[in-house]
Amino acid sequence: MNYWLFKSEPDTWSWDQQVAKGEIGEEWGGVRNYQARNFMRAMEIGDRGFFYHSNIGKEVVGVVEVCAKAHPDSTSDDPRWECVDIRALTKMPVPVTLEMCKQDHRLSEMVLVTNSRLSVQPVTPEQWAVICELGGLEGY
DNA sequence: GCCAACGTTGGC
DNA sequence: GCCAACGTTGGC
Repeated sequence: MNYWLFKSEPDTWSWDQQVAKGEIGEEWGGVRNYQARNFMRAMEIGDRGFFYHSNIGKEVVGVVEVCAKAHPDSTSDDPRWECVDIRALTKMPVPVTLEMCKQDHRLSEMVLVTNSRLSVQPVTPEQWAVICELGGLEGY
């Protein structure tokens, strides 16, 4: 299983909206960046991801699961753009802020810290474990 | 609201 | 294929 991080401005699409979609989930449409798209193409059903609120909050607020492999993005007419579907699994008992990530030396290589602009990014198993620990989350 | 970092576009 | 111009993202 691989780990990822999905960024969204809560003004546009928030964790609460994601949770409201339930087990069906929702397509992660609207991504217009090749790097981010390529990561989505690499995703498998069952892969886990962090749901991160950019701009407002600037924190990891929950854990999601990939529930549909990459398919054409319904928000675009251009077949170049594809996206996966994700569904909410659980919220973080303690939101993990960007500040906390920056202060933890174990996360110094994390893409969230090194490239703040990439909206879909890979997370290593080690980084995954650290953030779960910081967020008080067990079993994910 | 500002601006640095980054990605994309398009003229040459 | 280079690179200047432009647009967007997102932290501060």
